[in-house]
Amino acid sequence: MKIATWNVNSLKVRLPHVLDWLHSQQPDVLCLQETKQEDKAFPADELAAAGYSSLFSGQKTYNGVAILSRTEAQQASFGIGGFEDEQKRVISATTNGVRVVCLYVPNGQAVGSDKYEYKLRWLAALTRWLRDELEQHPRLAVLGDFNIAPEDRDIYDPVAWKGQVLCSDAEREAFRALTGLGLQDSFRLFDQPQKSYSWWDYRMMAFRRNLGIRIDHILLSAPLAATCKACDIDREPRKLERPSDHAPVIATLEL
DNA sequence: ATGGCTTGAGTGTCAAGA
Repeated sequence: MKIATWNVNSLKVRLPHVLDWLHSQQPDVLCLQETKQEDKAFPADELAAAGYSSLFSGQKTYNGVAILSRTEAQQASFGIGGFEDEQKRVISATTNGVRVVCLYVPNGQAVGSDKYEYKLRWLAALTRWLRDELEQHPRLAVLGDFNIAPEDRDIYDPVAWKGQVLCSDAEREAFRALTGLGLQDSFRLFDQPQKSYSWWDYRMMAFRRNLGIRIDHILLSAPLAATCKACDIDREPRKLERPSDHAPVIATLEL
C-alpha cells in the first residue's frame, strides 16, 4: 500500500500535475492540502476518471483538504474533534483498514503573531484529539503539511532560521508531542540523502539551489510503522512548469 | 534590503503563503 501527501497550492491550477502524478506513481491514497476550492468546484469527475474516489472539505481562496483513494474511503470525518474551526484544514477517513488523517497545519506567519498563537492552539487541540483517535484506530496514518521543520537538519540554513516560524521551540515541541503519542516520522525510519526537503520558496531560484525545508510529513502509528518499507520525497513535480512549491511525500507500507 | 514568486479575488493591487 502506497500512501502520499501533497500540498498542491491550488488544485485548480495543479490538477494536470496531480493527474500525471497519480498515473505515474499509482498511490493507493493521496492526501491533498491547499486545494483552495469550494466543494462545488472540486474536480471529482476528472479524478474518478483517473481511478480515484474523492473526499474533500474546501472553502473559497484558502486552505482546503482532500483524500483521494483507489478504493472508496469510509467513515469520513471533518476537522478536529472538540475544536471549533472555520478553516477547512482536516479530513479523515478509513481505507483498506487504515485510518487516514489529512492535515493542513496553520502556517503561523510570525512568532508571537495572532496566527502563531492560533497555530499553537490548533496543534494542542490536534494532539488531544489524536490521542483518542489512536485508541480507536490503532492503524493510524497522519499525513500532511505540518508547517514545522522538526530538526535543524530539515532546514537549509538553520542558523538564519533559528527561532523563526516553522522551526521555533514551541512548534518543535508541538511536533514532539505528536511523535510522543506513538506516531513515528516515517521519513526518519530510513537512511535519507543529506539536505532532503519538501518545500522551496518560489523566489531566489530556491529549488535550483536546494534552499528548502522539510515540513510535509507522514506520521505512522507503531503497527503501521512496523510495515513501512520506504518513505521518499518526490522532487520531480517541483521541476515542472508552474509547479506547486511543495513536493509530494510517499510512504510504502507492506499491507 | 523584509523583497525576491505564486495564487485568488477581481480589474486595483493586496493578503497570504513559508
